[in-house]
Amino acid sequence: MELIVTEKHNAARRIADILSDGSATTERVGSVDVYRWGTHRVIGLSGHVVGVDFPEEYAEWRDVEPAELVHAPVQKRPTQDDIVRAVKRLARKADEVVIATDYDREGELIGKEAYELVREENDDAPVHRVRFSSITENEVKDAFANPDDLDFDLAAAGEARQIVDLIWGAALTRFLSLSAQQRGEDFISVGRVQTPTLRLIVEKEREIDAFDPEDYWELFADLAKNGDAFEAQYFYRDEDDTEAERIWDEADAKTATDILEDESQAVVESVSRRTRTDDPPAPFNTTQFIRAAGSLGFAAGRAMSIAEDLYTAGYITYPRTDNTVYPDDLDPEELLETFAETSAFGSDASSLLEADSIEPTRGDTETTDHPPIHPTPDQPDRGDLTEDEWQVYELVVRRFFATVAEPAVWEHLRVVAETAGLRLKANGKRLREPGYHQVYPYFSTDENYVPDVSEGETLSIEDVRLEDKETQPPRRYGQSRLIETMEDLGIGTKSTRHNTLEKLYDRGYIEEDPPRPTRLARAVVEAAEEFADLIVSEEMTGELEAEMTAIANGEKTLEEVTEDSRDALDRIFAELAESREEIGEHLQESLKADKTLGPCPECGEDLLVRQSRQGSYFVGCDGYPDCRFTLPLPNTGEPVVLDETCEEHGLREVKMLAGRNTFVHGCPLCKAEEADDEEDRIIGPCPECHDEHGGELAIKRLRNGNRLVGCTRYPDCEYSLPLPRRGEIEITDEYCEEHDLPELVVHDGDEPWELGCPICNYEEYAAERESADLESLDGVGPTTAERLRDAGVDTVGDVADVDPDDLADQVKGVSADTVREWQADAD
DNA sequence: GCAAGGTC
Repeated sequence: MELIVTEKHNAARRIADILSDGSATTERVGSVDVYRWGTHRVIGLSGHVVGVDFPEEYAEWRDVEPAELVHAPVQKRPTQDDIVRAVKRLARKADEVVIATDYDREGELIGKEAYELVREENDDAPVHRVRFSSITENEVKDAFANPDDLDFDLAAAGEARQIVDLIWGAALTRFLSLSAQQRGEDFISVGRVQTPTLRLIVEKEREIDAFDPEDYWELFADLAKNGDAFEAQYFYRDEDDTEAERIWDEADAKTATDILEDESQAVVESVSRRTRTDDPPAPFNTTQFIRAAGSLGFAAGRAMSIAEDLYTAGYITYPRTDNTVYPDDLDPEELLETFAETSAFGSDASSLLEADSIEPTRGDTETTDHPPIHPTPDQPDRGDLTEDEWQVYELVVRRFFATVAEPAVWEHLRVVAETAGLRLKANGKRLREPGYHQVYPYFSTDENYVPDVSEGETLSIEDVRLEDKETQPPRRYGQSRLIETMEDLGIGTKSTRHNTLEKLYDRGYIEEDPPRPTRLARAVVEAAEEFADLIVSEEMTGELEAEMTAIANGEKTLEEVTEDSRDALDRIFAELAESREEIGEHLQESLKADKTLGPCPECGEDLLVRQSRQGSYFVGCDGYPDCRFTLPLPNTGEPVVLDETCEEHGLREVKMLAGRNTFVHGCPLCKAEEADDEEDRIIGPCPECHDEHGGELAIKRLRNGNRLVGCTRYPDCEYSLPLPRRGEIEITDEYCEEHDLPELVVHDGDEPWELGCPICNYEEYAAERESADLESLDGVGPTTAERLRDAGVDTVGDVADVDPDDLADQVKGVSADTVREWQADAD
C-alpha cells in the first residue's frame, strides 16, 4: 500500500482526486476520513499533530522556578490523537510513504513529524517527499513523478524555533505572572512575536502622549474664470526653498489674508500638465487581502475567518499565502471565461476578455507556499453566501480582475496664479482612462476640477478663507496597518499575525479598534525593555531567522542554536532575580490602574471594577470591607474603563464590550443617580397579577442603566419586558386591544421608531429570534450552518437549547466557547 | 494556565 500524507484535509481530497482521475472514494480510519483508490491511501493532517512541551513534572507553576524551565527537557507530544492514531495505523500497512505537506519550512517540519510517526510503526518502508506550490493537475502529477527526500536540516530549523519560543515564552510568562501574583486565566504573557507587536502599539501611544500640538493657518481663495470657480491655496517658499502651505505665525497669516482680500484679480503665472500611469495592484497575499478587507470594515480576524470559509467551500484558493505572483499554470484568460456568463461579474469579465493580451501584474514576493489568493472556477450564487461573505468574495474576484486589467491614466493640472506678491496654487486631477478602476471600485477615483486656463490669463478672486488648524498627533495603528508592519519587520507569519492581535485583546493588553494599550501593556513592555530587551525587540526574530537559515544550510546544529539561546536567557534570569519584587509591584499597580474609576464618594479610596463570584461585574470600593459602597454595571458585555472622566464625580466612564452590541455606559454613579431620579411611569395592568393583586406595569430605569417594563409589585411579581437602553420613550394615546397597553414610540436620533405595545413587541422579537437563521450568528457562514443543521440545529432558538460541549464534539470547527458566546448573544 | 506555528 502507498500512503500519501498531506498537511490538511482539503489538500488530501484534491490530491486524491487528481492522482486517481476522480475515482477515489472515502473510508474511515478511526474517526478520520481517508481517500483511497487501488492500493493508494491519502490522509490529511491538521497542521501540526504533535507539539513541544515540558514534561509533566514542570506543569505546576508554583513548584518550579521559572528559571528552571530554561534547562528543562522539551518533549514532543501528540496534540491531535485521532489523526496520530490513524497515521500510525496506516503506516503499519504501508510499503511506501509520500510526504506531500506544504512547500515551506513549517511544511517540512510537519512532514518530518509525520515521518517520525510512520517510523514508530514501520522501520523500512521508503519515505519520499514531494513538493508543489499549487494543487493543480500539472504540478501535482509532476511532483509525484519526481519524488525527492525530506530535508531534515530544514525541519530541524523549524524545531529549533519551536524550542526557543517555548522556553523563552513559558519561562518569562511564568516569571511575570508569578511576580505579580496573577493566578488563573489572567496570566501575564510575553513572547517573541506578541511582545514586539505590543511594543509597536505602546510606542505609538507614547508618541501620542508626548505630542504637543502646534497652531498653524492655511489660506484659501476661490479663483474663477468666467464664473467657473475652483479652489486655490496660498503657498510660499520656506527657508529650505521648499514649497510650504502652513503659515506658522498668526500675524503673518492675517497679513496675507488682508492683502488677498484687497485684491480682486490674480494672473496665471504657470500652467503645467502631466499624465500619470496608475498601475493595477498586485495579486493578493494574506496581508494585502486583510488590508483591502479592512477598508471595507472587516476586522482582520473576521476577514480571515470568512476567507477560510470561502476556501473550504471551494470558491477561493488557500487564503494563507505570502506569494504575490501567479503561478505559470494559472491561465487568467481561462479563469476569466468562467466568469463571463455570471450575472454578477459577466459584463466586467467580458470586457476584460476583449483586451489584445492578458498579462497579470506581479508583486515583489514570489514564494513556493501557495498561489496568491484568487477565485476558483467554482462560483457561488449570491444566495449561497451571507452578505459579508459575498462582500469578501466579490473583493477577491475583483482583485483578480484588477490584476489582469489595464492601467489607469490620470491627468494632472497644476495652476499657479499671482497677485500682489502672493502666489496661489491649484492641483487638478482627472481620470482620463479608468483602466482597472472600472472592475475594482475599492480605490478612490475622486477628481479635483480645475478649469483649463492659460498663462497670463486674469482670474477673479471670489472668496478668501483663512483656516486655523493645529498639528495632529501620530495616528494609532489600525489592525491592518499593524499586520503590514509586522510583515515588514518579519515578525509572525501569514497564518498567525491576525491571531496575535486577537491574543493581545484577550490578554487585556489592548482595547478598542484601532487598538489602544492598557496600563498593563505599558508595564509589561517597560519591564521587558528594562530586563529582557531581546523578547521585546523585533531583532529576536531576525536573529532566530539567521540561526534557522544556518541550520537549514547545515552550518549549525539544532543543539548549538538552542544552547546559545538558553545561555542568553540564563543571563536575563540572573538579572531578573534581584528585581522580582519591583517588577511585580509595578505590574500590580498597572493592573489596578486599568480597573480604577476614581474616588469613592463615601470614603475617598479608589472605586474599582470588580467581578462577583457569579461572574457579574460591578463597581466596588478598594476600602472594602471598611467601606461597602458599590454601584451596579449593565449585565451585558465586559467592562472597559475609558480615559474620559465625568466632571461631576471625577469618575472615569465605563464602556461595555459586547461584540456588535458594544456601548458606552458612562459614569456609573451618574447612571445610578439618574435612575433614582427617574419616576416610574405606569402604563397599564400587569398580565400576571393585576386581576388577583392589582399589580400594574410601569416603565422603569434601573440603577445599572437598564430600562424595562416591570410590575409595580416587584419583587413579589417578577414580570418584566426588555426596553431599549437609549432614547426617549413616548407613551402614545393609541392602545393595544389585546393587552390593554399604550403603543410606545422611541425617540433616538433623527427618526422616531414605533416600538408599539411592549408585550406584542417582545413576543414578535422572541419569535423572530427563535426562528432566526443560523447565519445571523457571529462567524457562522454557509459551511458551519450546514454542519450545524446536520447536527439537528436549525435555528438560533435551537442553539439556546443545546449543551455547548456536546455540540462542539459533533460539529467540526466549532468550540464549546463559541457555542456559549452564541447562547449569550441570543439572550 | 506558559510560545508560535500549523489547521477547523
